[in-house]
Amino acid sequence: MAGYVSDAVIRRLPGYYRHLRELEAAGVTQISSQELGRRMQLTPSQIRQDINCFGGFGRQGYGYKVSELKGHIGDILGLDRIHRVIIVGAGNIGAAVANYPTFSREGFETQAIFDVEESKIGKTMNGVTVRHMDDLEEYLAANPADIAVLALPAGVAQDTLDRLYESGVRAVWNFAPTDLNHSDDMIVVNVHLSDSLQILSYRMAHRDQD
Amino acid sequence: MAGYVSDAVIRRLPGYYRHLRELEAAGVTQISSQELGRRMQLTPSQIRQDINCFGGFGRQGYGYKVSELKGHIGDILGLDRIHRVIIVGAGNIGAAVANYPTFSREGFETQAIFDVEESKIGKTMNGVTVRHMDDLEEYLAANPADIAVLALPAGVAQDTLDRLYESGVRAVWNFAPTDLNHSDDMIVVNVHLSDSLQILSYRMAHRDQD
DNA sequence: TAGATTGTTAATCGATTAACAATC
DNA sequence: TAGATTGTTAATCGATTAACAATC
Repeated sequence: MAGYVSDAVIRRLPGYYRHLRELEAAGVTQISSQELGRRMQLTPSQIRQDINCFGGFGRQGYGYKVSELKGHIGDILGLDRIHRVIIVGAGNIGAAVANYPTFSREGFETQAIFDVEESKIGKTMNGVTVRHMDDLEEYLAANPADIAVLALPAGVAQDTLDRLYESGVRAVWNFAPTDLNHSDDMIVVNVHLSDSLQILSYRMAHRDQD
Repeated sequence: MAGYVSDAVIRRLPGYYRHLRELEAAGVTQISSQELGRRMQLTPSQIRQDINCFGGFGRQGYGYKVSELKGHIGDILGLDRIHRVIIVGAGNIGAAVANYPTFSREGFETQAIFDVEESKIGKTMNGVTVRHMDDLEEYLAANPADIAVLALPAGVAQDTLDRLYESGVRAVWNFAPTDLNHSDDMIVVNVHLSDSLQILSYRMAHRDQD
C-alpha cells in the first residue's frame, strides 16, 4: 500500500485527523464520505480517493468507522510513535511550542530547549530546562533528537540549521521567516507566520473581486 | 488587471515578497525569472505566469527590477495600508503574535489584547494593554478592528468568532486548532500548527518511500 | 545590431470530480 | 432482498510547463 502520494493529499491528512477526532469526541461512531465531505467542505469523491491511497478502510453500504479511520490516519501520519524534540530559541514562539498541549498528546516530547541569552539559561519551560547554545553539539551527541524546532531570528537560522545537520538532526520545524538551504536527506517544514497573515491581507484587499 | 487569480498563485505571493526583500537587502537590483526560479525552486515559466496575473512588471531582455517588483507585490498583498489588529487570548501564542516584529513593520498594528484571566488584565504586552473579554463588544464599538487574531483554546473559538462577527470584525487569523463556521462575508485564515507538525511527522515516517 | 528575456499562447501534466460496478 | 455507499475507472478541469514571437 501507499505508493506515490501527492502533496495535495498529504496536506489534507491532518484535516481528516482533526475532524475525525472531533467526531469521535462527539460520540459519532460511523460516517459516510458524503457526510464527512459536507463537514470538511470536500467532495465525497475526493475523500474516497484520498483514503484509498492508503487502503480500503470503509465498508460498502455503511461508510467508515470513525475511531478505526482516525486510528489508521494517525498511524499514516506517524502519530503512533514518540518523537524526541528539541526547541532552539526560547523566545515567545519557542515558549508557545514548549507549552502547546496538543504536541505532547500526539507523541512529540520536548527534551531540551536552547538559547543564547544568559538570563534564560537554567530556567525551565513546561518542565524542560533551557540550555546554552554552546552546549548544542555536546547535548545532541549524548541525546539524539528526531526533530528540532527552529524558533529564532532569520539571521541565525541557516547557521543553526547547518549545526543541527552536523549533529545528526534530520527533521526541522522552521519558524524563522526565511527559506533555508538544506541537504536532500533533511526534512524541513516551514511555518512562515507572515505568509499566512499576508494571505489574509491579500483576501481583504481583494474582497469584492471574486 | 487582476481578473481571477487562483489559490495556488495567491499562496506563492508571500514567498515572492520574502525572496525579493532578501534580494533587495543583499543589494541585488535586477533579476530574471530564471535566476529567481533557481532561488525559489520554481520554473521560470511559472514565475512569469504568476507575475503576469497582475501586470507586466518586467522588461524583455532585462528581467525585473527587484525593488519595483517587491513594491508591486507588496501592494497586491495589501501591505500598502495599515491594518488595525486585536489579539484575543493573551497566552503564549497571543504573546508571540504581539511581539512579532515583522508584523508592525508590514503595517499590522496591534491595538488591544483580550483575555479572561484576571491576573493578566491591565498588564501590557509590547506596549499594548490586556483587557477583559467582557469588554470586547464595548471596545470594538468604539474602536473598530480590521483583523482579530484568535489565540485561544479550540473549545471557545467558535463562540468568540461569533461575538467578533456580531461586533463587525470581518477578518480573522485563527490559531485555535479547529475549523470554524463563519459567514461568507468573513475571511478566516487558519494557522493550525499541529497540521504543519503532522506533515513533518508524515514525511519522517515515509522518508524512504519517495 | 545581436543577445537576452519577457509576455503569452499552446501543450502537457496532474488533481479533482463524476460515474458505476461491486458489495456490504 | 433492497438500499446505501464504497472502491475504482473514466472524464473533466485546472495548474504547470514548454515554446516562441515580441521587444528591450
